[in-house]
Amino acid sequence: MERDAAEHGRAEPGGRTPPSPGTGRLGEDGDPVELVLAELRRRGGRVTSSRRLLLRALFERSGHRTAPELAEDLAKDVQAYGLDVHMSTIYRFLDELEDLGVVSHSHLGHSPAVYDVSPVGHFHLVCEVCGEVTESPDALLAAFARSLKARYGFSIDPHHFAIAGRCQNCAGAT
Amino acid sequence: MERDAAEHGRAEPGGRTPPSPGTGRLGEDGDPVELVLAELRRRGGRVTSSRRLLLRALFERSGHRTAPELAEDLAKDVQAYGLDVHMSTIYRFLDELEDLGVVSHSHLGHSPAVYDVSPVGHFHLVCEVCGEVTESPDALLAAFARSLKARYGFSIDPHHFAIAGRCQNCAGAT
DNA sequence: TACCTAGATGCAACCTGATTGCAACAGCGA
DNA sequence: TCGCTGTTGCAATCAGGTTGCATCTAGGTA
Repeated sequence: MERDAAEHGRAEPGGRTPPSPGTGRLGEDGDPVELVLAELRRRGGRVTSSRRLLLRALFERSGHRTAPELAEDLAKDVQAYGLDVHMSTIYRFLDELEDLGVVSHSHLGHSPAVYDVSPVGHFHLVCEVCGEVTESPDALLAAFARSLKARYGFSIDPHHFAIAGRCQNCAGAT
Repeated sequence: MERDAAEHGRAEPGGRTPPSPGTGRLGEDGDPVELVLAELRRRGGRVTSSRRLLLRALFERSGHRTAPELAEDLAKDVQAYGLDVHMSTIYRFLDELEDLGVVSHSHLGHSPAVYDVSPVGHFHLVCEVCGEVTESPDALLAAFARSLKARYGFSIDPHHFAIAGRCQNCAGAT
């Protein structure tokens, strides 16, 4: 692979301090982005501006996004700072963040996996028709989970896979 | 696309009556394969030996199989009769069978969609660790379904997507 | 039985999501 | 400032699945 190193320069050549996202000026004590970065660093990882931007995008915009959507989303932010974050980088970083427990992915139907800041305490209902995603508290699931546990010893993990069906609108329309 | 028509000859050149599967000799009154074929014919479809073999494989071997697995499975049967069924043919036929309501596919976790003769009255529990699939009667789900319906107007379809979690062994091993 | 036509098929190309190997680059501790 | 090593971009690759098209054939009709 003879890639020309010449056009390799994507990340900040000299001074790596983009307008705002890199400086941590959001860095109030509890800024989750900085906390995660600190944890990463503690584990011997590096803090790069791509990573900071990725994290910020994850924390600041809520919602479930597929990796490609995330990539597109980020591309906007990121290009505003003259960066470009490659798909493989995103997958690799998301992977790492999952290890850290910061984000998790779930499968909402036929579409590719979606990533979100770790959703605890709720699971997803996804409409097979319109794709609408509803979040529902785990409590609603408790009895069902218990009966599966009792009968089969099966412990359900409602977060990783969504419950499919039809939302009110689409069920009505049928 | 200039494909040479010369090497096109895959299907039974002259006599297309393979040793046994094509003849419908299993054709007791209620043979589901023949019933489905009849329904296909009634709808203006054609009955080919590939289709007969595909159907027979679906009905005779139970279990959930992905399309590639199904293809591989069939390849054995089918090649025994000097046929060769192409992947795209399988997908197209399975699609048609789903329209007919004869088979349905479901998503058991990360693996590709699996196809099976329409499973009514039960849904699937799939272990994220070992991949084991457990079938559970719909009745177990009724209360949970009702509460989702009441709260969100959401009608769950437990057949299309499996419930993920950990089976007894794997949950214990953790 | 021959003919005709619409439906089925094989094939190759293509798409999308995801992963991997590798060399260049850059964060960060010394 | 330097060097080690983790991170990145890129291209190649893979797998599941779909599509367009020319060709073939089931099965109805004359």
